[in-house]
Amino acid sequence: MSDNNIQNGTRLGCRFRLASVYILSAPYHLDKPFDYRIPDALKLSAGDFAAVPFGGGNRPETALVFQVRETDEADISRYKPISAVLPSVLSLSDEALRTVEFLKEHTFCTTGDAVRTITPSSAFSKLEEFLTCLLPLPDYYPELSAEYQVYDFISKSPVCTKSRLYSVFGAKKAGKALSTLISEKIISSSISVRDITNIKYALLYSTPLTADDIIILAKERKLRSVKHAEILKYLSEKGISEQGELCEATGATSAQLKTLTEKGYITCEKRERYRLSQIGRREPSSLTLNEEQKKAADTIISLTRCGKPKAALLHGVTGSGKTHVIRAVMEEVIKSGRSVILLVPEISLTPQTISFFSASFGDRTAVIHSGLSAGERFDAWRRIKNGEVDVCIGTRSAVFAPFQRLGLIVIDEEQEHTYKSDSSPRYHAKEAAGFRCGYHNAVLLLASATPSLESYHKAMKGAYTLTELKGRFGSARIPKTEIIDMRTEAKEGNFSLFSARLIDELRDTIDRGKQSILFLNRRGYHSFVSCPICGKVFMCPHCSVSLTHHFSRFNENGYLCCHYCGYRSDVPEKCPECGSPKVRFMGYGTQLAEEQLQKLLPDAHILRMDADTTTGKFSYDDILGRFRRKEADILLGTQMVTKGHDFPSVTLVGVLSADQSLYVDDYRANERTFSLICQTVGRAGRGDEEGRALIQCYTPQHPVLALSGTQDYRAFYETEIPLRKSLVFPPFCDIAVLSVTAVSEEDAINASGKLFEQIKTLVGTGYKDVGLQVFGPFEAPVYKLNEKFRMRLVIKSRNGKRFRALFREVLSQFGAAMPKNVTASIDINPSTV
DNA sequence: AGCACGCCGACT
DNA sequence: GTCGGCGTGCTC
Repeated sequence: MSDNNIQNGTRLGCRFRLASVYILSAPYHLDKPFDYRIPDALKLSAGDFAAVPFGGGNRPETALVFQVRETDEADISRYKPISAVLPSVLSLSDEALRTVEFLKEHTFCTTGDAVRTITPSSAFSKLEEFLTCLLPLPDYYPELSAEYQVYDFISKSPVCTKSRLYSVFGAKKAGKALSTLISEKIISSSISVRDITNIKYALLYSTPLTADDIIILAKERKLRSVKHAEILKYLSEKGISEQGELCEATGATSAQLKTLTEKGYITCEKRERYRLSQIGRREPSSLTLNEEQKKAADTIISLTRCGKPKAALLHGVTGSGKTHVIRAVMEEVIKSGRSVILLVPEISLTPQTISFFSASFGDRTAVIHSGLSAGERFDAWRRIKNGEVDVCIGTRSAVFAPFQRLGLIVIDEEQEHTYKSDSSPRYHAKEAAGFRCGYHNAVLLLASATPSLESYHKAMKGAYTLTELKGRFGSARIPKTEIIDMRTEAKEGNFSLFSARLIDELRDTIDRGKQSILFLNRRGYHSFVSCPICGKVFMCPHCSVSLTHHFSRFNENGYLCCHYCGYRSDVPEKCPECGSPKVRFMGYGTQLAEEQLQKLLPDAHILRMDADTTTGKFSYDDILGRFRRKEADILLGTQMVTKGHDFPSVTLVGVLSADQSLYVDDYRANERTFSLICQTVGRAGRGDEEGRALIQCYTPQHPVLALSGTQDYRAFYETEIPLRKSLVFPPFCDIAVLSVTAVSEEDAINASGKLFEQIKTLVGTGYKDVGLQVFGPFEAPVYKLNEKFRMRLVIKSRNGKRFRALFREVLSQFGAAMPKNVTASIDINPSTV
């Protein structure tokens, strides 16, 4: 009877434990806490994952437990019980739980999204529901009824999962019969967790026998086969041997090993094994820092010792040896017993950086990148969590490496946009790193030759400690730079992508047995429009970014559009500046360049490197390797050719069309161009011979081109920052892009209009204190994608607590009010527009 | 998002 | 009469 009392909730004063959980698969508006009763037998605490029955159908769901508490509420039946606890390897630490909160707060993502980002999420495979018969089937179910068939099937299967049953009988038929049988307590269902960890074990064999023992055994004819004797002999000499090695060395089969184990002649030990990707061998580190480097390293090291969260910006010109400073700081932090995360923009683009660091820190290094299999990723994560690693090198998501004692997070080439995620959760690794450093009282070290304006601005204001390396390492010097006006070439009848001057220099470089790198920034599908004669580029009158050409159903020339304020105009018939009757759509790629170049220099060996030629797993290394071995004279490619390579025999670099990245639909165009050209120019003259750089463009008067040629970052910063300030762009505001996606064009337009009204209403009522500017709604740069229409609003504001509260409100109102096929998402300071 | 409950047309 | 269509509404 007491059972019934509990079920009816009438027994008073009964204390029981409750768990507040988030369902990992819940959509945004369902992403709130749900309370479950914890069965007495279960051990459960905050940070664990659990299987719970959810919804009317009680379908099993994985949930994150974020709070456990006791209660003596009367009505216990209000709560469903937790079904099972997932393996504790996955459990989140206190810090990880806070990181989940941080991501939710800053990126408007769900708990599930955040959890999947900071854990090796492949380990969360599906839960299974097992069915068992409790009672015999009552005879009021006729023989051919669905209930009879379902019962029959379950009773005859040794184990029966719900999905198996559904696949045999169909979900509808089986579902209905099953729920009847379950409600009558004839069948019971239990949720169970499959072994999701997939931990691999190494089998280590050894033998207590000595060589003499084996001879005696053989004489006593206790050993049936020669093989057995061989295995024992091998083991007694070797001591311990892993199964794979043992089999290979002796030709043993697992059956033979089993027999020997059963007889007690050998013993087998099971040890956790990690799936490792290649790790460099530790090399004796013999490096001496020069004066400037030592000073920089000392400054940063002193920050790591102060016991408070700190941030530093290491600004060093290309070739100044930033990596050596970074390594010196890392070594100090590791010596003090704390761990280091080193973020790089893209593993494949920085093979030299990776091998430099993994060689320095040996097998206590983990490398995390997108090429890892799910198992390798999981193992790397566990090695870090188990404290078997001091250094984790990786791309964006490695910022969440589960170190217990973190001392330093380094972000190399911190201005790179790959640190910003462009799918949910849309976090920036820099912000996540800042959060973690705050938790651990660790140091955030940003390194770059061309820091982002935001970071340098913070350094100028004193929020970051600024350390600078002004000289090139060793004997190398900054290359001599020349800007070439392609309009002059056009006037002289040269319409190719290559100026006569560049071709001459290339030929000369080949003749001297040296190499060249050519960089062409072909970016995306957006193209801008310019006048071929005077070089005028059509800009947005309000935002000072170039207008993007869009195709249109209604106008064969299409139209021009600004991605920040929505300004639109027709494509002009003739140039408003010089009256030239032609305008041209800019944008050509590396393929065309390669063809033209081969015609101009028929004898040159050209290697092309871009997204198309580096599809294979090793093709990137392959191309670089061939270039390094001097199998080619010229390396021609996109941004890939500009990243951190060190080719001593490269003496010439050419930027084919510097304008192409200068006039893009992005307020960061100047910054990106400056950075790209600096990096490209920095590839030349890394050996003994002085380097040369040629920058081709149509608008040589643009100040950014001259500044990047001399690598004068400070001067660039001083000219760019007033521009940002006057037009109100970051770092003087934050830009939020709200996107609405719908299958029907009408829905998208209506919904974006409603969204605009919603924001206006909220700002007029409860959020009067949030200052913001809303642009739109207008069509997204790619209006139709995957059969869905996309509208957007652009908001300029300050990304503060109240701002985020406002948009959380907007999103949940929207989610409740809108039809299901319309979705809204928000991206703060997106990396691309 | 799923999934159940619920109220109207074309089939055994 | 019933199977099943997908419209609303809830999920501890």
